[in-house]
Amino acid sequence: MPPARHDRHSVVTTALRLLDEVGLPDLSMRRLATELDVQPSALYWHFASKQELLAAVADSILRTVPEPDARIALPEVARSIRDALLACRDGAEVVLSTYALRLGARRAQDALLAALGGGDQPAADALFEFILGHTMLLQQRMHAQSIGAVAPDDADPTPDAEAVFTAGVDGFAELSARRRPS
Amino acid sequence: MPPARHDRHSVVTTALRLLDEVGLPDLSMRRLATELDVQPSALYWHFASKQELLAAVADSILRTVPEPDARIALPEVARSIRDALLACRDGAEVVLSTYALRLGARRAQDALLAALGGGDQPAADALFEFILGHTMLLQQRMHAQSIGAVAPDDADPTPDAEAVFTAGVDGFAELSARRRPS
DNA sequence: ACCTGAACACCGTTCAAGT
DNA sequence: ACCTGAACACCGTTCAAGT
Repeated sequence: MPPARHDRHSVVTTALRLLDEVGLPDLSMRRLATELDVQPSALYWHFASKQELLAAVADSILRTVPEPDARIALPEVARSIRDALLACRDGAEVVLSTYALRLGARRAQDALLAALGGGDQPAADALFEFILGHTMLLQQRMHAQSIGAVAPDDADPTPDAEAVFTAGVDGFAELSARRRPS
Repeated sequence: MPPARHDRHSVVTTALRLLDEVGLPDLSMRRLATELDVQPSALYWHFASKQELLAAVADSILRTVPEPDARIALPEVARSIRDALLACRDGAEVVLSTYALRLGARRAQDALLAALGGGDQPAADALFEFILGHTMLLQQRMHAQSIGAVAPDDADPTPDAEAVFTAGVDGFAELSARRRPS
């Protein structure tokens, strides 16, 4: 039997599925290679490093956020980014840790900028940073709870998270309204 | 010569210094043990896992944020948290990734809550999440730039970061003012 | 063009045993 | 109370060689 044949796209697709199954700490190049019926070294034909592979995975995670469109309301755009991150285990951490080589993150930021009216780049960036921080912390708590290693005074984090997210998005909507009075 | 003797405090102090020198990806239990003139297994007398050690380091990173005090203005508290994170290489990532076992993070959140007037827990949490996301992204870009692996259309990230941080803090100050009209 | 096979220099963690 | 020594089951990455 000849060895399996892959391209960047098939590797990323499998990596994304494996990430969702096992989480970021267990997503190793060796385990991914096994999943692809290939030797670990074969992955380095498609990607120069694990970091580069994870950046492509991050891009894929954000693929569902809409194109920049000023007609979409700010909270809706913010929610679509959060939901894209939540759709994959450790999604926020992957995007945060590969942000320096931004691919899909750029489009997410542009979508926020458009929803803010187009002029306030610092506000768009700050809102994106809030969404990432919020979602990473939420996924962190979700995982801690799933393995039972949770601080004793904490209840289920998911319900309160909605109030916190709304508070954050409202803060930026307020800011935007004051800076650009209609 | 008898083996070196340590306690939790001395281990954390050395870990914090080593983190600042080499960064989170190179902060291994083995390297830390070498720095302490001890075998790697000795660290497991003081900490049950690397995760638990990093949580103690995170606590130490946030040790400089002031006690909760309603007389301190919100931007000042926000800035003291950001500066505490920036004072150590990869500080934001360490705090974010060990947040589930929150130690020092709790006090930072309480300081924000007090500065907001005491009543708006969701707003305090959201602001803390913004500060963490913002600072992790900033440190990410700082590191990418230091090794020259930066997106070609990006200039030095540090100056703009101040505008983005101010935009974020202003957003929450606005929110707080509207919710609790004086 | 894409993969194998073997190697290099590492990891976190456990556990019996030492002092 | 705190550490050693040895082991277990892993890592990411490189590179000559295969097809």
